[in-house]
Amino acid sequence: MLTRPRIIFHIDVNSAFLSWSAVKMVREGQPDIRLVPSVVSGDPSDRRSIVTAASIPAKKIGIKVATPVSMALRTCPQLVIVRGDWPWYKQCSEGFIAICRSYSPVLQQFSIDECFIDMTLRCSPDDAVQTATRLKDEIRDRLGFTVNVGVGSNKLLAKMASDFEKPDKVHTLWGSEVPAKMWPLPVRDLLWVGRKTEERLVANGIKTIGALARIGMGTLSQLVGGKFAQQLHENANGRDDSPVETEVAEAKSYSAERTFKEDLLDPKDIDRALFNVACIVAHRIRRDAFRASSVSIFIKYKDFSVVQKQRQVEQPTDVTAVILNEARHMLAEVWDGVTPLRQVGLGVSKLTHESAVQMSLFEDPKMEYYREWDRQYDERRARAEDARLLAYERKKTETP
DNA sequence: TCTGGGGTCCTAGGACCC
DNA sequence: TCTGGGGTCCTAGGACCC
Repeated sequence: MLTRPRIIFHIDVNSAFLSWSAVKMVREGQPDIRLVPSVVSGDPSDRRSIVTAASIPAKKIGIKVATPVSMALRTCPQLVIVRGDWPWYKQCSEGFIAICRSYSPVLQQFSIDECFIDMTLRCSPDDAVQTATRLKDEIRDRLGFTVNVGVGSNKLLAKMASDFEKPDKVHTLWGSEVPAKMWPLPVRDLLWVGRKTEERLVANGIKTIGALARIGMGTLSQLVGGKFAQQLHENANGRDDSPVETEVAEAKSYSAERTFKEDLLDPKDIDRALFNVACIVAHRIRRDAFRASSVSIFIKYKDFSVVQKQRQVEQPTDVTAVILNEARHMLAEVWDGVTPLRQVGLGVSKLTHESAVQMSLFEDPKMEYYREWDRQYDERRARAEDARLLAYERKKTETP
């Protein structure tokens, strides 16, 4: 039986957070920050803040995502800095996903600002570019921000294509175009080739995606892990048969971490941070009706080295006190108490659904007290959340 | 006066069981 | 007491993504 060649679109919002903030500011009569060097970041007075999103003019002068704001300001003293506006970003994201979904219900949201849609049954290779252009223009005209659409015969090629020239562009990367459009690119441009893998490949003379595509599997397996080598080789040759996943995958882990303004040494401060992240993580698993069987902590030193410890708990739990207690013990085992810490984090994994968990007959009598504490905490948080949303609803004048 | 926060997946070694 | 092999679970660490 003949199968139709797949047609996949990857839609990527250009400088998402920055564009979204710009849309709002323009509506409020302010200048368009997309036209000048500008960034979205955390508190600029905090020396640890980094750039979350950068405008194209900012990128042109070397200010990239994840550079420290202090450094960006040295590069460009007139840099416009705006703070993130998460409720607004969420609305913008929902607006753009809804338009994409109207083109094909076979949609996979890849992140807040990216999605794949399977267009195989919705257009032909001949009119794919026309359809993609219509989608791109509709988002721009209705929502006020631009996207790139990558068109290809699989997700990998579509994603690579959307990364070509920006903004507000449609690019194709069909299998037949791989040698001309993808192979000359530096190997780092290939999905899944990060800093470390790039170093290793380039050190062995593999500088372009084309070189990676042509190298023998034996050699490649010696440079990177076997399974990873296989995937890199397939991808470098433009092959990828992963489907557009319409089901939202269930979370496998939750974590929260805090980086201190200054590296911390006082156990009381460290413990307060641990308490805070434990409250956040435990709240999230209760909100999503999970219980966790594994608790982990991680600490980061000032040289950025990370040490982590993980342990199973006897009963799957969503009780803050139980998680915190486990975390405290593990922290005491890994931290010497004298080396200053840059960051502490806490995570939970091995999640099961609440209903599936057997209640223990011999539960610690204190547990009822802990659960009550959690209930009150969750209520306070919910109230705070409602108040925030309400204030936001009052402030906002229109939706995208 | 360099570098946030939240995820996923893979690997390697050790423990333990049959 | 020493020997081999397979399977599974756990932990620690590392790489990547947005």
